[in-house]
Amino acid sequence: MGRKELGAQRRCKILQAARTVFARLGYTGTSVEDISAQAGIAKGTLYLYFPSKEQIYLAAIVEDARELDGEWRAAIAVATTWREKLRAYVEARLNYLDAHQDFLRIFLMEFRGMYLQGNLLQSELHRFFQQDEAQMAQLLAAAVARGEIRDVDPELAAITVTDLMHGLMERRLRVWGRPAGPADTEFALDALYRMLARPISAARS
Amino acid sequence: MGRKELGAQRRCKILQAARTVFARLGYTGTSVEDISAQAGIAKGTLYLYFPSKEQIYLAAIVEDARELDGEWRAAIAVATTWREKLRAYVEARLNYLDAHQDFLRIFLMEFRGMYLQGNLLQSELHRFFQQDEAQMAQLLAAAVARGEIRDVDPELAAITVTDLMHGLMERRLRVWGRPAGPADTEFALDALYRMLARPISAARS
Amino acid sequence: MGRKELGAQRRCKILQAARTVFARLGYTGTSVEDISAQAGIAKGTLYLYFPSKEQIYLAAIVEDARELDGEWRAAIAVATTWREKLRAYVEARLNYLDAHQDFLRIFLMEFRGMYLQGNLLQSELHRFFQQDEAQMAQLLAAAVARGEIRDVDPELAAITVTDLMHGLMERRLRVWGRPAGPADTEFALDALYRMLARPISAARS
Amino acid sequence: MGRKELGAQRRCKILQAARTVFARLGYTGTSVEDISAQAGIAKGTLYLYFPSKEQIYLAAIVEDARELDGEWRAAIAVATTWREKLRAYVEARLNYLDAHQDFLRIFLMEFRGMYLQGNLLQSELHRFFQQDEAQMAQLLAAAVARGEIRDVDPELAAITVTDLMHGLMERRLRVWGRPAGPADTEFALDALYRMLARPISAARS
DNA sequence: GATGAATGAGGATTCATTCAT
DNA sequence: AATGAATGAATCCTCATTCAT
Repeated sequence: MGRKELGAQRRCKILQAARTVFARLGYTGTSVEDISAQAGIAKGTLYLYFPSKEQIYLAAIVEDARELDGEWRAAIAVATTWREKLRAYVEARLNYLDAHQDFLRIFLMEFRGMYLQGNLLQSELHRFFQQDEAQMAQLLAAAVARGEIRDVDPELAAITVTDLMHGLMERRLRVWGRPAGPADTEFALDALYRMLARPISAARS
Repeated sequence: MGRKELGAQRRCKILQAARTVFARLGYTGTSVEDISAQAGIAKGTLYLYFPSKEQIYLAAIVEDARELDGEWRAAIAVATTWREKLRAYVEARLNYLDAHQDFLRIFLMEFRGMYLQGNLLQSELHRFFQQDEAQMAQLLAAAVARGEIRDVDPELAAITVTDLMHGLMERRLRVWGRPAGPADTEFALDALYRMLARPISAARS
Repeated sequence: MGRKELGAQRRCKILQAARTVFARLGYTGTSVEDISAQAGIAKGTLYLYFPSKEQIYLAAIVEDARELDGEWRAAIAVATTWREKLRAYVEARLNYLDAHQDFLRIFLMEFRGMYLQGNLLQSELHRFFQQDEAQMAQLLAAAVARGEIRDVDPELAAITVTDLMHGLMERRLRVWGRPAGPADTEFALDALYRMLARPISAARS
Repeated sequence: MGRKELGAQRRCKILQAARTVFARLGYTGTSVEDISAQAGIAKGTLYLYFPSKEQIYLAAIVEDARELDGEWRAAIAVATTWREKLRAYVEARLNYLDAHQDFLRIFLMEFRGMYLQGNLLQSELHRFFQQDEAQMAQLLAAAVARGEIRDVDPELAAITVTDLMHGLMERRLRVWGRPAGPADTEFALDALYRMLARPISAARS
């Protein structure tokens, strides 16, 4: 194993540790020492791999986000009908959530907030979000074009899908209140189906 | 004007200043000095009205949340049909948002996140959230009972309404990306109508 | 009752309150507000009677010290033999201690310390201490002159008396450890008697 | 020189600096920055070695107290008669005082005061004090047993020794007033001898 | 490369004192 | 005279970052 791979491995270990503690303590509540302790390396070593705490945070988010991105595209690809595709999308995300609670906890907990502010997360993640919604919009546009769903604005519809998805994930992660169960998922999917389905009258006309 | 009123006024000024800077800089990014400067009073004076930075934050959120709570109940009361009620709800919130950007920015930016974590925001705001969703659920349950909308689980439906509402607000506040316009609102309302409407076939029978 | 007397009364109330809280919390541990609360007057009013917290402290000590001074002189005057005078001195102090625990607690707790430092307590209390020891020295010098006690340096002997007295008081006030009881007093007096008594051989000669 | 030794050295330097400034300014009068400046290190560095200002203070006292403890035991061991032992005790303390003025200034200035209050100085130093007096009591008990001194209560006698010792040290350190000289020491020792000596009449009988 | 001791700017909070009412 | 709200300097402590080993 070469130098580079060792470095990459170390880098990965850091990010994983970062996700764990950021998820538990939040960005501000986490100290660089927490991360290094969790990763089992010295504090100074972190700075050989990342220039700052903020960049660790960013990387921890972005690299997992990229992976999530790939996952659901693959899941959707095998689905055939639009309903199946939607279900695949939702289920892929929820599966991902179960496997990457830390990442999504950070994402939902803090990151969207920073998104509102405008300080960090300059370009990369923003582009990722846009692509994400764009993909969904494209999928819906195709369904519209094929007459499978009613004639909605694909962008707005994609946003609606995203909103419900976020709510679903949020409730599954939150500490207080009733957590989201399977019924929630089915309800959300059903809501989306009804929202997108061609009206029966239209079908008849 | 009595002493008490002066104190209340001062207290209010502090909270308003707090909302402004918390909205701009976030909880951790805001120093107590920032708040006092924005309020135009001395740092120590803050501590005559609030015991800690955290309590200022909490009060800034909770007191506005209570007001918001009242507003939409009033707005809904005058509406007659369920569609009007839903529209009233959404519009009340968006109007409130326009008038209280700071509050909602804080709320969406950080507060939901903390909600996920479980540290602060002990009981009060949690109760408020529950009541909020419970009210919407009740409204929907009534509509179901009257046969105005299809036979949905009122709780789950209320959650869906909330999710779309949050998305709407979030997009209107965010710095990057296309902000939500009137079309977004109409789309969300339409989506809710379709989701809740009694199926035509049922109407026919 | 004239203005002046009212003022004097108020002043006295403040000092009494000051002694109470200073004794309990120490100089630094006591806030001006504690004193005003204990005295039942407003914080600002204190500053009409004393220019600073330090001056309150000083006055609280000095005025009680002056009283103590008078007490033991009176007690000694009635005693006839040197042994009785010594006993009268010790007992006067211990009685005073029982009645003015607060004052002596402050005195033993902190004041001697400051004495070592040299910051506050500029002239007045120092003069008082000197007079105190000087009186005792004079008493002993007279006894020496009358041949009642052996030929000691009155100043040094007075110091010894003072040292034992302080130890006695300290142990009676302290929180931990065995508190001083009557046996301690008797032991100290006996020690002083032996220390000062004319040697038997000298008596014989 | 290993890491550990370097750390110990640094720790020692901090404590020495702490003693210097605490002795000059008292506990409350000393800021953490004062200590760090005196030690020639950064403020934050202190907190690598001690968790709080209070703990620095405690350590500065306790570690010197332990050393003092050892010194006088050694000094007493070589003395043979009880008079020599007493003299050794007193002289060891005074020698220590000359070499560790700072420590004893703190000790006499503030620490006894806190002892009266009961806040800090939890167990360790208290135990040290008790042992100290217990040792002296044991020494005196042995002398009583051997018939070298009169039949005194060893505990009370030990207390008397301690009281005179404290007075001696206090006067040597104090800023105002005549400082204690050699005559004071001799006087105190003589007083103790007389107090403890077997009465001549008793010897004769 | 790896380490972790050292740094010092920054932050929340307290409190003696002032002053308008 | 009396009040107590307002002030802001001062304090303890944290922690992201650097750098000598």
